[in-house]
Amino acid sequence: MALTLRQLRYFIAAAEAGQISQAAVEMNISQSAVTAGIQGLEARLGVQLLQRGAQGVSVTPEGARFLGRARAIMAAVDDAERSPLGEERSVTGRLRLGVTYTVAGYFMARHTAAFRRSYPGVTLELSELSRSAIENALVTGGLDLAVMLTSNLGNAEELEAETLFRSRRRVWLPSEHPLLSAPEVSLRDVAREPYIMLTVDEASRTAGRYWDQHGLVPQVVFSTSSVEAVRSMVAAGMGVTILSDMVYRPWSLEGQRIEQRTTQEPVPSMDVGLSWARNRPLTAPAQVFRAFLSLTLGRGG
Amino acid sequence: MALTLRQLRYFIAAAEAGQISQAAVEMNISQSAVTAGIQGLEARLGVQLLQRGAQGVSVTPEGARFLGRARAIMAAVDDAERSPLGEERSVTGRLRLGVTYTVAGYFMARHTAAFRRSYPGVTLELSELSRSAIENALVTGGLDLAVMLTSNLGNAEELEAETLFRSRRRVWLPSEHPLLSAPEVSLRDVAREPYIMLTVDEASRTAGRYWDQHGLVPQVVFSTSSVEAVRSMVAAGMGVTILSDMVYRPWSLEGQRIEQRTTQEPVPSMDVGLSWARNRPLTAPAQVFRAFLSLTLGRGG
DNA sequence: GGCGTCTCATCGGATTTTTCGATACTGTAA
DNA sequence: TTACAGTATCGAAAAATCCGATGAGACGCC
Repeated sequence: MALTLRQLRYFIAAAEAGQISQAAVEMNISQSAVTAGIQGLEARLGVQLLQRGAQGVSVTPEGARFLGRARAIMAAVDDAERSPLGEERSVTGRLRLGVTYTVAGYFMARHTAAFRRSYPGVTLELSELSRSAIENALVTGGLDLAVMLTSNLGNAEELEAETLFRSRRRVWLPSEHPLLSAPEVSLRDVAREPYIMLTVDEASRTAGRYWDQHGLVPQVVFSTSSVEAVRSMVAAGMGVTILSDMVYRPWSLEGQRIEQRTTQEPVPSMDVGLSWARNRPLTAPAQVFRAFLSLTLGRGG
Repeated sequence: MALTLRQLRYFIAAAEAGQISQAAVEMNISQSAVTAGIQGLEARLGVQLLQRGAQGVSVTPEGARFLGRARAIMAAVDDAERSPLGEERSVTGRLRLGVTYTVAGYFMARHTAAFRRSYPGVTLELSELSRSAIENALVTGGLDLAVMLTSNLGNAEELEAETLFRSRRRVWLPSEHPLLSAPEVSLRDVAREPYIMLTVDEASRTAGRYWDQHGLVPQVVFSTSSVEAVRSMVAAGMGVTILSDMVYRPWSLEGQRIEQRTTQEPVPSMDVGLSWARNRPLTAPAQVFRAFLSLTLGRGG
C-alpha cells in the first residue's frame, strides 16, 4: 500500500494525544481505524513509530524523526489547499462571527488561530451568544455569519445553514457504574439514573426531543451551563448524562475518569455548521471563512 | 472527500504528460481513474486546474500555482519516506548493479538519478548484460544485485528474486490497421499478421511460451534487438508486435503514431524485479538500493 | 459542411480499501 | 492473581477506487 495523508493524520493525532483511543475520539472515528492506519504506516516504512504501553503510546526515536517530517507534509498540504484561494488571501474587512457556547470552547479554539494566520487582513470579531440572539443578529444584520448547532435551527425561512460535521452523542458514566457492564445502554436504564442536564446550546431542548420520542423522562438532579461542572459531577458519581463526543474528555478537572457508552436507541448526533441570513449575500470575509472551514474539515467542496 | 496523495500524483503526471490518457499509460492505470482523480481534486479545491482540449490538457494559471505546491508536497513525502532510513543515508561503498537492455532504457533511467541524490556515498556501477550473463555474475560474485525480468528467471536454486512491478503486454498496431476496429484482438488474428520480433531481454522466449500455449506461430518477418526499430517498423506498417506498456510510446522516432490493443487471450505481464545470489548476503549498498526501489515504486514494505 | 479522429467525461459493475463494532490480547498495579 | 486500561485483531458493512465501454465535444481534412 502506498503512503497516504490519512495515515499521517492518524499518526500525528496519536502521537500528540498519547493515546490511540483518545486520538480516535478527537477525530470522530473508531479506535481500530486509527490502529490499522498507524500499523499500515509502520509496515510501509519498516520502522516502529510508536511504543505501545498500558497507559497509551509514546513515540520512538524513529517516530519522533518521522513526526517532524509528517508535520512538514501536512503543513505543505495546508499551504497548497489554501493557495488556489491565494488571490483572496489579501481579503480585508471585518467578519462579525457569532458562536454558541460549546462551539466557542470546543471547536473554534482550534481554528481561529489558523484562520487569522491565513487571512491576516480579516478582523475577526467573535461573539458568544445564545441561539436565539444569534438568529436575530443574523437577520437584522448585526452578525455576518455564525457557527452553531444546525440540527434544530429555527427560522428556516430567513436563515441558510450548512452543516460542517457531526458528533455522536453517548452516555457519560462514572467509573464503576453498574451500567458499564453492558456494551450498550438503553434510554430506559438511563432514565432510572440521576441525570445531569447541560443547559447550554439547546442541549436540553434536543435532549427533550429524543426523550419524548421514547416516552421517557430523565430524572434531572442538577442543571448547569458549565460543561466542566457536568464532567466533574458525572466523574464524582452524582449522575449521568448524554452529550456529544465533541465535548467528551476522559478525565474531569479533578482527575477522575469518565466513561462513555453508546445508547441502544439511536440518538441524534450533534451537527455543527454555519448559518447566515438568506436574504443577505455573504460578505467577502464570510465567504473566505466558509471556504476555509470547509477545507479544514475535509469535506467536498 | 479529503485531499489524497494519489490525486496529487495523478495531477502532476497529467500536467507533465500534457495528456490524461498518456499519464494513465505511464502510471499503468486506466484513463478514467486519472480523470476521476483530477476531478476530485478540482472539486475539493473549487478551482479548475487543467484546461481540457482536443489535443490534451494544459495547466490553468491556478493549476500552475497548485502544481508547484503539489510538487513540494511530493518532495516532502519522498523525504519523509527515506528519513527513517536516514541512518543509512551515510552508507558508503560500491554497488555493482546488473541490468538488462529494456530495464536500462525504460526503467533505471528514471531512478538512478534519485538514488544517487539520496545516497551520495554509494558508487553505482551499472552494467548492461544479458540475462544469462547477469545470472552467472550474480552467482560468481561479479555483481551484487540485478534489476531484470523476474518472470522467467533460470537458476531458481541459486538466485533469489523480488518482483517490483508488472507491466501489461498488448498488441502494437500501426494507424489504420484493420485490427484496430475491434476493441480486443485475438492471438489468432495477430498470427496472421507479419510480426516484428524483439530479441532482447528474453522477449522472444517469453513470446514463444504464450504462442505455443495457444498452438500458434507468429510470422516473424524481422527480428531486431532495438525497441526503436520495432517502433519505427510497426509505425511504418511493416508488421505488428506484442510488447509491454513499459516500453510503449504512442509515437515513433519519425513521428508516426502507434496504437495499442488488448489481447483477447490473457498474455503474461512483464515482471520487473530484483535478483541476487541466495547464498551471498546482500551488501549494505544493495540493501539500501532494494529498500529505495521498493519505496519509490509504492509497494508494501 | 460533413466525416473521421483524437481526447476527455461519464456510467455500471467488480474489486479493493476503509471503517466499525465486538472481542481477544497485553502490560501494569494493587 | 485479579482488575483494569489500552491496543491488536477479526468479520462484516460501507465507501472509495478501478476498469472497460460508451458518450460528447473539438480539431483537421476532404
